This record gives sequence, C-alpha cells and structure tokens, in this order.
Amino acid sequence: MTKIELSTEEKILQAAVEVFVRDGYDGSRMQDIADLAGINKALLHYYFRSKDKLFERVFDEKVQSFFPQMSEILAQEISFIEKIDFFIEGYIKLLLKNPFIPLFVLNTVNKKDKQDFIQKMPLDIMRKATESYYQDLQKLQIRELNPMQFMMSLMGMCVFPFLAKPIMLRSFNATNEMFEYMMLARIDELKKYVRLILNP
Amino acid sequence: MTKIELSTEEKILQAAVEVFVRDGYDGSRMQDIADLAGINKALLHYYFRSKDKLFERVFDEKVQSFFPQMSEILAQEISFIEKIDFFIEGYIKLLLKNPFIPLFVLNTVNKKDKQDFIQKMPLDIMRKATESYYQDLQKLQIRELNPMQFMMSLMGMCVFPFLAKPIMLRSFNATNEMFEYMMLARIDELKKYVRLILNP
DNA sequence: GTCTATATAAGGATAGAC
DNA sequence: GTCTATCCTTATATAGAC
Repeated sequence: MTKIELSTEEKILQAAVEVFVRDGYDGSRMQDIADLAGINKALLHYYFRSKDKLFERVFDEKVQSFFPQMSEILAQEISFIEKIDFFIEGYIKLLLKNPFIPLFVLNTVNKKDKQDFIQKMPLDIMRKATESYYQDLQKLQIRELNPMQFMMSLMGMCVFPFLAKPIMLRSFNATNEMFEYMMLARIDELKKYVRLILNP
Repeated sequence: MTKIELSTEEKILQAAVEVFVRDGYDGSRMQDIADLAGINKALLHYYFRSKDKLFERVFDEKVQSFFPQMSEILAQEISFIEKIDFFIEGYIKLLLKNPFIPLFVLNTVNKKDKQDFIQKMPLDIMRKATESYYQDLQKLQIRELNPMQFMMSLMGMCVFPFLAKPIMLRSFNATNEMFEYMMLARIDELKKYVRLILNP
C-alpha cells in the first residue's frame, strides 16, 4: 500500500469521478462529493466554481483515460482481423476495470444540454476502422460486408453485458465473480464470432 | 387526425412517460410533467401520490409494452436460427419506434434504490433461448458455442446503435433519416452475421 | 486554503377553497 | 376533480472570518 498524499484538488476530482459516474449528473450532490473528499462544499466551489465545471473536468478525465487506448489499437500496422482481436481483448479488460464508464458516457451524450460533449469522443475510430477494413478487403483477406455495421456490432457485443449487468446477473443467477469469469471467457468467444464473420 | 379525449389520468401518464424517458428519474421535474399534461402539480399528487409511485407506473407501462413481444418470439415452435431472425427484425423495428427505452431501462436497473425493478424485466428470455439452442444443437443443426454469450452478443448488436446514436450520427456525419435507413439495412446485416456464427 | 454560516432558489408534497 | 397558495426540505452557490 503506497500512501500518496493527494492535493486537495486531486482529492476532489477523485471523489467527483466516483460520485458522478455512480449517480449520474442529475443524481449527484455536491455535498456527497465534498463528504467523500473529506472537505466541505465551499471548498468545492473555490476549486471548481460550479457543478457544471466540475462535471466537465470529470468527463474529460475519464474519456481521456478510457478511449485513447482503443484508438491506438486501430492505428497499428497489423491486419484488420488482428486489430479487432486486440480491440476485443483491450476493451473488455478495460471494462472490467471501469464497468460504469459506458453508461456514464452514454447518458452524457444523450443529455440535451450536454450535446457539446459529443465532440470530446474519439470520433475518428469509425473512419480509421473503415479504412483498415477496405485495405484488407482489397487484398481479399476478408469477407465483404458493411464495416460501419460491423464496428457497431463489435462495440455492442463488447459493452452490452456491462450495461445490462444487473439484469444479466439476475438472469443467470450469477455472482460478481462469475460475471468477471464470464467476461474473461467472452474475449475468446467474441474473437471466434468475428473470425466466423470476417473470414471469407 | 383522430382527436381522442383522454382522461386526466391518461394525460398525466402520457406526459410522465415522455418526461421520465427523456430526462431520467433524477432529471425529471414534477412541474414539467404537469405542464406537459396541461394541469398543475397538485393534481399530479392527487392522482399518483408521489414521484416514486408515478415513476413506477411509467416503468411498468413501458416495460410491459416493450418486452413481451421479444419473449413471445422465443416461445414459437420454429428453429433457433429462425427465432433469432425474428428477434432481430422485431427488436430493431421496435427500437426504431422507441429509441430511448433502452437507456431508460438500463439506468433504472443500474440505480441503487431501484434494484427491485430488475424483477420486472423478462428474466426468462435467457433460459428460453438457451433451451431452444440446445434442442437444435442436439439435432446438429447448429454450431457449438455458449448460448448465453451468444444472446448477450445478439442483444448488444441490436441495441448499441440506439444507445450510442448521438455518437454514431456524429461519427458518420449522418442525419436522422440516414440513421433510420441504416437501422433497417442493419436487420439483414445482422441476420447474415448470426448465420455465419451459427451455421455449422 | 479552508472553514462556518447563510443567501437564494428549486422541487416535492400538502392544505384548503371551489 | 381541480385549482391557488404555501410548507418544508434540499441543493447550489456565495460571503466573510480565520
């Protein structure tokens, strides 16, 4: 246990991440964040001026820590199928560590007064993936399909169990440990699916 | 334009559905619901006593109108692959008419104080699908895989584009009309995917 | 920088008239 | 059944002392 002394700003940010991600923007209370950070509300405003500003910092923080890895994978100089393999493995392992980020992000981009936040997302992922797909299609290494539809499917397959985790746990009568195990097994299962879909 | 005179209770319920589904529980205001229903707040409480009770009615209403159709498809006396075909087509067309239900439901079941609502979900879908899968597996009509993992994948593929619609629209630089067209095309694309996965 | 105290506003819920 | 007026609690935000 390394005990690092955090600055007040870092303590606040850490607490804010936890509360906002768990309770959503509307469900979050500045008081809860202050309590968790071990300070009082006034100090929150001293550091971040408003709930909106604090939320934006939290969103930036999480999005920047979560998505860039996915973007990098697609930029590598390997075949499309290999990229997809890395994507599945990287994404699911990242989700196991951050299971609530997807719902947090989806809520934010679907919120009327948070539309500006969409541009903070890595919007080039789709373009990059499409380019990579067509390169391999030319070389006849891959089946012909619609790459956008395929990428939406891939993301959906990876992220859905985490979004619907409470329903899945109940449906399977499973524990958290079993869920984690299922998600690790899921990596190979999904790799199998995409091979069946992509191999010509 | 058929102009049906709604009872006050129905007007309230209709307004409540719109507001709760759009803004979520925490983001919704009783005032907004009253305004939309064309009445005042006091009358809301006269009919439904509290925000919690009104919300529960809305959830029941939407869940009961949304999911039973999916359950029925899986109960038909047809092959597993045919069921999946119907599932894809039925689910996506239902989502085109109710694009915001999934996020609404996922938020509810992921909310700490709404855990009881999980039991309102059609939890037998997974069991039914698994049974149907193994029947066809025995007849060697289908590839061997994990049916739970497959069902999670199927649902994820269907629902993800709707959850992430704002991001998809921006990524593809698409309009609402284009999105709808894509989702209709998606029905056949997904049928193709599941055939590649399931056919032995 | 950090605190206590408080201003100000919003939101859920109720009382009571009609 | 429906309304106006109001209560009560909670939330964000700020003032001012230390």
